[in-house]
Amino acid sequence: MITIKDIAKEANVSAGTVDRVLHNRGGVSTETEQKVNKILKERNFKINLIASSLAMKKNHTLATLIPNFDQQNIFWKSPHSGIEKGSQEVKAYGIENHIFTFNQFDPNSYAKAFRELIKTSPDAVILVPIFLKETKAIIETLKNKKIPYLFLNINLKGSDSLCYIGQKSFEAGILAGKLSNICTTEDDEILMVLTRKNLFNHEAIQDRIEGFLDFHQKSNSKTKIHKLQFNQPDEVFRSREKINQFIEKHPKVKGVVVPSSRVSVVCKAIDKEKLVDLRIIGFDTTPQNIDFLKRGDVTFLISQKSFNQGYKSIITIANFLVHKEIPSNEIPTPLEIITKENYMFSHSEERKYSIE
Amino acid sequence: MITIKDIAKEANVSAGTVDRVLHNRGGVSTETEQKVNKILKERNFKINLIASSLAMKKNHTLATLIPNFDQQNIFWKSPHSGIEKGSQEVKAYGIENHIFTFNQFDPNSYAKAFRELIKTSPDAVILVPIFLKETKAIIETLKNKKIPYLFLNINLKGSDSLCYIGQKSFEAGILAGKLSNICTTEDDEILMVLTRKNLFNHEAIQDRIEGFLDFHQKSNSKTKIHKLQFNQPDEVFRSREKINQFIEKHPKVKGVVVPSSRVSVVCKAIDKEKLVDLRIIGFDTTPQNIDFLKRGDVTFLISQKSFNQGYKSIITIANFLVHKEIPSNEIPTPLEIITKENYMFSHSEERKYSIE
DNA sequence: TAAGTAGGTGTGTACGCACACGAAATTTGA
DNA sequence: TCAAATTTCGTGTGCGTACACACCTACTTA
Repeated sequence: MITIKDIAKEANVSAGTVDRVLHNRGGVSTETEQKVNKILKERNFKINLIASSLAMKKNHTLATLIPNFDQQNIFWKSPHSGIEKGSQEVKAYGIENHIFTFNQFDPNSYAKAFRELIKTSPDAVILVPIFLKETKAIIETLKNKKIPYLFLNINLKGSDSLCYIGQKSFEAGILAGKLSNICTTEDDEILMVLTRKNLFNHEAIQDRIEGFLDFHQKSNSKTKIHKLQFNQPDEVFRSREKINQFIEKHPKVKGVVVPSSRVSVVCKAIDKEKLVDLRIIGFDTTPQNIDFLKRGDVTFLISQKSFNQGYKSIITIANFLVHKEIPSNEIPTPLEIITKENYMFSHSEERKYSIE
Repeated sequence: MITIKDIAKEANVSAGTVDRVLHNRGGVSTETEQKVNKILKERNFKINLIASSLAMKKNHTLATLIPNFDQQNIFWKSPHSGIEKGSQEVKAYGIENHIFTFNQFDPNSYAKAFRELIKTSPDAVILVPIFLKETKAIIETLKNKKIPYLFLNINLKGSDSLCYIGQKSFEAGILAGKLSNICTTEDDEILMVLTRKNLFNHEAIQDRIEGFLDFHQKSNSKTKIHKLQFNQPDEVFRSREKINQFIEKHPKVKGVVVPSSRVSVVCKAIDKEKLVDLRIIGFDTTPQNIDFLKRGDVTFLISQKSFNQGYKSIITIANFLVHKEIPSNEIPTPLEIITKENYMFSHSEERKYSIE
């Protein structure tokens, strides 16, 4: 391994000078700079990240603004875990992360959580920008204080965030379209179960719906697509005659697509004997969804690997702060197709981490 | 962040003593040890991996024995890249990896490459144990020299390798069964295209076939499964009348499964107008396979993420050497389902690395 | 012309933290 | 009381970073 000292010796300068050249910190004559650069290249010198990190230790503070989770709304648990894991890893780099949570249905709690967050004067912020209006104010504050921020899971185009880490929802919808197309024939019909004005990220869900329809349109399939709307996710179960009657009336419906993460609720609502004949496609690997996948009721789940999203957010921000590594504007999460046969090989990192 | 010094100060001992307690290196009185341990626990002390690595620098040597790749046999390129990436990352930890390649069809080149490898007296070895007899001799040598080794991509049960990193082939076959089942109806028939005594890991391919058949048997599907054998992968294309005639004779064949990584060859052999009606399932995301996926000829590819396998091998071995972290006996790679709609979101790390 | 100054260029070194070895201090046993 | 054994301490090491300071040249001013 070649060290700065080796380079310095060869160039007849001190280690400090090599360091200045490496970081373009100025104060080096063009002649010396060229000489050093030449040797750096010849020897293929790479900064030792370990030593660099140790030396750079500066105690950065991160802050994360993310919805809380409970039994009913477990979706946010995965990103939480990923963030936890990432935080653990970067601790050694002198980076401390604080999580501030809010109620995903309450804009006030969002604003309030941010007020708490900003008191800690973090060096960078990870945001799940659920509420548009409040987010604009938040971004304004961050901009004034020159605090870089990153969007997690939900994107807000037009703002100059450091980067967006999340799923491409439209493309996820296209994939759902493809899968529904594959697991039905042309004569079959497909039912899409919607929840009006969904809980939080209704934009993402809208994008999925559009992607789904886009696929069916572009592929010239003659498959008829029905839509069934509910006002509340729990209404699907409460008034389950609605969906069961619909299926009885439309015996050609063989595929069901649920663009939200609540496919488990839909499965619960549909009569068991009807489930057998249906191919059901949903999103997100919540424990409830996985349950119905295991039973064979759900055929495909499209996962956005939210654990990885959380994890990656921390790592990305950390690399930005410590190594000034500027991330690409958008880091799309893989669209993982999960079935009963492969779910146990997915999310192994998440499981491993949860057990510990 | 709590440092060893903090602990030492609080316990009224020196940093050295704390270090001895941390690593159970002995030479500490029971009393002091308990006192230090108590404070370690209270303060939830975690070793700073960065500083630890820097201090531990020991210059380990790794060696990797893996088949070479070329245009015809590009399968091994991905693990190569993953290994390269991993090697880069661990270089800072004073770990140097050397790759020794061999011809995957020639046992002698395998043995010869190993003889070269062992001359470098590595501290650990990554093996792709293609040839049984030669591998047994290799393992014997490694055991005598007490060099730990890890199997990559191909497993050899019964040997006491540190760990196996690769796909569960039987389960991959089951998944292929499920996918073929989903994208055909009960009246359809499925064709499996085999290559007799496949190139290298015919065991893995045999497992896939068995998994595939197992799924169809257990699911009580009445779908008829045909098998078509070729002696050489290139024979599929050379004598392509064989496969085309077969499809003409069996118009009910709607699904094609290729358990090797050569689904592209099969696609090339089948007449274009016939391809339209077929749902084709293959394994591994070689560039050729991806081409046919993009065109829409291949419906599903089951990926074993061989880039990640290579990468993980290095990281696992490195953690074992540096941090004495003993890996679990088997690290299965996710069974990724790749379609035209999601392939661009997969393997992003591999692509990112290849570009650089 | 000598003294003074500013700017550019380069050096030396403390620091971050854990690790490990030689040396010192203390205890034990004879 | 002395030697041996046990316990503990002090310090150099790994490598890059960044700051204080030293040095040199060129130019200004008395």
